[in-house]
Amino acid sequence: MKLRQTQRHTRQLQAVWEAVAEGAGHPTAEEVFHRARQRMRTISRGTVYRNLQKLVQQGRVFVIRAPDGVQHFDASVEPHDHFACCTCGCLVDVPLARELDTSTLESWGYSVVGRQLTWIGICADCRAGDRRAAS
Amino acid sequence: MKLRQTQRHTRQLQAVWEAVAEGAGHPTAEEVFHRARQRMRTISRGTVYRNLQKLVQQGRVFVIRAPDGVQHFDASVEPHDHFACCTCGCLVDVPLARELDTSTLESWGYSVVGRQLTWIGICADCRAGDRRAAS
DNA sequence: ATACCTGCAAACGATTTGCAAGGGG
DNA sequence: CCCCTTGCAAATCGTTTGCAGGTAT
Repeated sequence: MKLRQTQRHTRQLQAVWEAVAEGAGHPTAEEVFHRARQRMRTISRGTVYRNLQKLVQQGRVFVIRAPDGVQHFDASVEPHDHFACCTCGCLVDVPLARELDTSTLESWGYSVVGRQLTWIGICADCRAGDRRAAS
Repeated sequence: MKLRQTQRHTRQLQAVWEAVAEGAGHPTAEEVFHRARQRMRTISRGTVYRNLQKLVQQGRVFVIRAPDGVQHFDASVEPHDHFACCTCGCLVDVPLARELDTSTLESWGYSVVGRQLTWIGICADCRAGDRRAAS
């Protein structure tokens, strides 16, 4: 019953890590796959998914669920919240809302490990450009 | 360009609504399907999904995404946050965290429609009963 | 009557997994 | 060398959708 086996450092893992970390934004697995392919054109989708999982387990990458249920990956280190635009679907970092109170939860016997706060609304670009929302 | 067509009140819609509203908890579509089947054994999965969508659009039901990406349906009226146990996967209502500040977002030109806050941790039951987490 | 709805089953998109070959440590 | 890791493709899983017949209004 070994608790964790040694992590091998493969070229694929490196490519996936770089793909997540590059640029801003929060790529989906599919986007990570395409970015990683630019670095290594033989890497497969399955390997990207497997390595993303590893990075998440190691805490090197965070996962956020967009409102549509798709995973987005986030290499930011600093804790922060997110804003999801319900018009264009973009997902952006926003500063962490003020520290939230967990004492009620703890008094119930719950142990809080983290939280996920996503604001929902319309982003500045959509408000500026799109007036054709409800047609 | 009609904005909304007349909503028909079918036996199926009624069954789905009752299935979501009954009991506590936040049923998944699959659970709603099973509950609805007890009321009407011919109702189909597709119809359940379609009617859940309608209830959500009407604002009679809310959707929450569990951390695993699966939709859960919530007939509560009062706004509240959620707690997802990463051990047993349960999803429970918790009181709304104190009002959060949206002024920064608004100063960026974002229009905030809502938010979704999910605490992640270990629920009281799991803490009490399970010591076999990391084995 | 006429749209909207339903049941069924096939289609879908995201993610996972089994397998045999490949490659880090 | 051993066994973790890969590429490939098929399998899952939740959810959506096309179609032909059914049913509220």
